[in-house]
Amino acid sequence: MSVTARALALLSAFDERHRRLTLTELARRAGLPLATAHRLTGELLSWGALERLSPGSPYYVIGRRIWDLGLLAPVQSGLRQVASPFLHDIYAATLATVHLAVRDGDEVLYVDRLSGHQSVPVVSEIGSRLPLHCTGVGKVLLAHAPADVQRRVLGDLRRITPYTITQPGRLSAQLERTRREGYAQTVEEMSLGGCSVAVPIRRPTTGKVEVVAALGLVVPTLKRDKPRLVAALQVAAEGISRSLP
Amino acid sequence: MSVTARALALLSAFDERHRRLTLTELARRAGLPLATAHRLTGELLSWGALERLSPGSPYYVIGRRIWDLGLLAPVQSGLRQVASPFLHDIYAATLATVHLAVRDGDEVLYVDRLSGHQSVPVVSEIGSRLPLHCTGVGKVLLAHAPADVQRRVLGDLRRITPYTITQPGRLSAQLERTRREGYAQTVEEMSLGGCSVAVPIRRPTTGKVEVVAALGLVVPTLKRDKPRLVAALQVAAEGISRSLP
DNA sequence: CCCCGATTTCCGCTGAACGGAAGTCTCGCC
DNA sequence: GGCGAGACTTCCGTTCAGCGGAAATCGGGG
Repeated sequence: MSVTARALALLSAFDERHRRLTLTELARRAGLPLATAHRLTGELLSWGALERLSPGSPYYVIGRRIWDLGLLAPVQSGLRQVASPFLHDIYAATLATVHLAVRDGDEVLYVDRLSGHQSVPVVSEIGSRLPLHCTGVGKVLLAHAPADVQRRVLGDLRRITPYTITQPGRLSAQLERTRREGYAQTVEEMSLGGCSVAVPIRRPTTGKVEVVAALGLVVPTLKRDKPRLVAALQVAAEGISRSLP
Repeated sequence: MSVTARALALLSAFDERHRRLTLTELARRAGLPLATAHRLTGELLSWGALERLSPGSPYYVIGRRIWDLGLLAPVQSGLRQVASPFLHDIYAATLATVHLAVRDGDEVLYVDRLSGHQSVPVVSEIGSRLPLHCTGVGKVLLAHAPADVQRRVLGDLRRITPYTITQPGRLSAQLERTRREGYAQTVEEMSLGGCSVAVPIRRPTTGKVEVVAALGLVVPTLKRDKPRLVAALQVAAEGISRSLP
């Protein structure tokens, strides 16, 4: 194992459930001897990749320097920045939870999320990953994913709620419909009491148009005004597409 | 220079003006021999700290893994997440550009920013740093900063616009007023055509109350409804304070 | 005061990282 | 299509930076 790999192993020890770690935990989770972890931690600390939770605290946390760097990642700097004003406009118009997501392998990666106090509580956080088959944005991304991704995902439809679609044939038909009609929807397939609609964001590259992201929103029920919501999303998606770098 | 430091030097080569770099640029900016840079980028690549802009492209960019990690930083995961719904509520009520910022050394670090299409264009981006003496949130943070920070900043008041305050005495008086009245304002001191108000976000820690962040908004003019804007900010700041972890 | 677990420092051995140099790829230009 | 310049990748012998066991230090609870 190379030095860099060790340093990266230390950083990997942090996750959503472990945002603060002591030296000992850090060493154990990274699989490194204490003395080694201590030395490496020192270097990361002096560079700002790690910080102490507060001065003198025994807890290490991810540092601002890493946060800074992360903001330069293309997933964030291009798409998210362009989309941001559109998301806010949608939010102001609907007060629903608004999601911006991309596909990362066989999962949905949430790139941005807006929600105020009136919104339905949802599980997604910025940076979290969820299955492709049971969320609005997931279905949109899946419908436009390469064949091998679709094959893998259709072959492993985990049930999340009683309404999650677990029959490949049924989901497959929905994906077809999503492509035809230009939007996807879910009804309590990810969490009870939450319904969603979502539309694709396309980027006209040379030669072909590809779907680079999905834009969706979560509401308590779709009964009332699905057409209005879909229309709002499509206007925004269109605007985002035109502003993409 | 240690190995870790070299790897980190490579990552530091990226900044807002250089979001994509070729191997050669990367090596030059990090001050490393080409062969060394090549080996290290290989490791960073395989771990996901770096990615190629698109498969086969000669450009390196910051990877998703770093973005993921950055989201675990306390600046983001604690403060920002709690504040987010409040910011959206303010935005929905005012349609102004809303800022959430902390002090990072002798600068303001913008942690979150909302702006829609109706908002005044502003220079700040999420993750960007600006001087403490000429922005609304900056003045709030400066007013509650340790004496040595105040001394350094008051000793180096760079002029940004014709309205920037560059006399230490005048700024000092404003800081005093900010502490007394509970809010700060600027009038075209950072950019022409932009005025701002801002309030502190306090955290009641054991023993003393400390100012951990500032909440502000930017509007074309303060004439009309400053009291209303300040009130809206104060309600939100109060709410955020109470929800802080 | 003493104990125990966590953290920090020390230091001699060693193998992983270093980087010059040589080989390969990829353009653009003639 | 051949040639040259620049960018990228691979190789490999040397060496020194990192390794980690062990010992010292810290700190809080009994």
